[in-house]
Amino acid sequence: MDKQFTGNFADKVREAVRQIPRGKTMSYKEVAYAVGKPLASRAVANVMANNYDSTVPCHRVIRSDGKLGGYNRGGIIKKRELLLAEGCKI
DNA sequence: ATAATGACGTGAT
DNA sequence: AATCACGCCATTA
Repeated sequence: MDKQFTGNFADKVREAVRQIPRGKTMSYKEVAYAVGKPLASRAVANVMANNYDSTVPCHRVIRSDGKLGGYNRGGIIKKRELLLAEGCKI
């Protein structure tokens, strides 16, 4: 395994994202707030970008502006499809 | 310790 | 509405 994000922060982020119920979405800012760092939206995004864990529905994390942001598992297109398939309004 | 990076956010233009 | 500039944060080199 490649080195994952070393740090407590990343773990918390992954854990929080893992709790996002199906059909729901959370903005990076919301996740950051959930882990206790409402201003760390940037860092959250970094964690997502380096996170390849299938148990973490990183596709449910989108921007606050309503944009999708990015996806490292097939591109934003795949991400949009997944969200739509879950019934998320984007 | 300093600089650079990036799936961000908000306010200004 | 779209774009630009600045701020914020954790991690890496």
